[in-house]
Amino acid sequence: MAVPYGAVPEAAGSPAPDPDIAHHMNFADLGLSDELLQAVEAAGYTEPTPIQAQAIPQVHMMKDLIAIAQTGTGKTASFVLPMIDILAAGRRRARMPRSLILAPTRELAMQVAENFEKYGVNHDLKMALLIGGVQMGDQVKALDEGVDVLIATPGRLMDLFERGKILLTGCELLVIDEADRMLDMGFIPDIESICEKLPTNRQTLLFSATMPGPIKKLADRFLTNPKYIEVARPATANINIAQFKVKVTPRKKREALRQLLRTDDVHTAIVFANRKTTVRDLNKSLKRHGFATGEIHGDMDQSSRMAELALFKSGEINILVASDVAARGLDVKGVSHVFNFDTPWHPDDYVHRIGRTGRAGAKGRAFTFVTPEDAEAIANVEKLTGIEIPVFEFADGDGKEQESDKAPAESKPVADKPKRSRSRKSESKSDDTPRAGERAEPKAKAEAKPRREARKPRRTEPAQEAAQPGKPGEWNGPIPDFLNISAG
DNA sequence: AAAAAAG
Repeated sequence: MAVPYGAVPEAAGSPAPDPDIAHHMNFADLGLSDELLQAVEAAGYTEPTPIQAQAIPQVHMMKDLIAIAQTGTGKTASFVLPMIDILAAGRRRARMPRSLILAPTRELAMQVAENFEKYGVNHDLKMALLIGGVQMGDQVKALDEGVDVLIATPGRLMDLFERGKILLTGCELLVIDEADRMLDMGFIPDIESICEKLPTNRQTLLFSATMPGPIKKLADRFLTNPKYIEVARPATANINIAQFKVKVTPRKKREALRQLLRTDDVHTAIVFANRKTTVRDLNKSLKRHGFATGEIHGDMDQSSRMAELALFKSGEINILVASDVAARGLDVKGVSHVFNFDTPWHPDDYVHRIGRTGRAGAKGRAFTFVTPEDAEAIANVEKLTGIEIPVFEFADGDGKEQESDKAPAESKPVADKPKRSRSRKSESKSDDTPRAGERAEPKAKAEAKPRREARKPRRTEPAQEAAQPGKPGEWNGPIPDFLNISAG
């Protein structure tokens, strides 16, 4: 039986909501208005996820709520939907927003805003998206005209407040999204100060993937008699994600990545690196090698971040090289692969990163490059997830990458390749410089879009069978033959 | 060890 999206195979120790209840429920059973139901249907949804089934009625009843849920569980709709109905029953006033949603990153705030637009099409509601990195003018204008909902990152909200552009005294509904991430990012003092500016007579919803002490304290202080619901477990419990470790030396990482990108039927991939500089360099490198890539990290200006994300979502590029700004919550449909170019330092980040794939019931693969220095970090990941990740070894040594790099044949005549005459110096950092034939290709568009051709890499079938990891994830696809089974 | 968020 298929596990319902967002449900938990074994919800150890939690008050285990009967999955059948959520499973057979319909959005119409949740007390949403007809206009809202139409919008939900138009968006293509029929059945609420477990978090939606549990949270929506509570929010409707104006209860405070603590929800333990990962992104990708339908969490956003679980507060956006009932909020729309609540807000529909009132009138907006200039500079006095009626509700506020706080999110830790600009991208997450934008995603919430997109949800509001999608589900609010049949309502006359105004929103303002208050995030940094963009001009204040439009935001101030929207505030002056009056908004029903404010969607904000803490920094810009505080900034505008201090400039006297916002009154929060009319804000009777507050949502704190990704509270644990807010904690990680040092936003708790800001959150506290914002909470104090809101009327005490209000409804507060707090969403968090985990409940560390400071978040508990925050909830005790600012929520009143909250309902507590808990649904999803970490993304590792997602049986749709097949996980692999790839043992590789630092200087072979890029080559290993390129080979995987070419041969593992990669449709859409996010490649995570630990440092912004690595993200930049890796993106440039992949572009030079003809891949359709983009990058996203916090040193980019906001318009570039948005542009890259738009390219990725539209499919113009199918590989996004990212820092951990994209690790959490980012919801892009159809990401087939996550590559951890660097093993993340914190095991939590691993869980969030790989959770970008295997979404909405789709199958996904997560490859994590592990160098000898990463031994401790990956051990922590396995300790946290309780899963021993199958390990493979990148068959390096010869560096003859072109052998597994044939498509498209005409654009890369092997015979035309000059002897590699570059100095060892240019080679020394990593085996990254493209062959002369590759470099000559302008943009190498043909190769850059392997998925357009639904490229099926040739695979040597029977020999692969032994390499099938039986777990986790019940994934039975063959693994690329340049990876060797490693003893560990 | 990094990254994120106000500028």
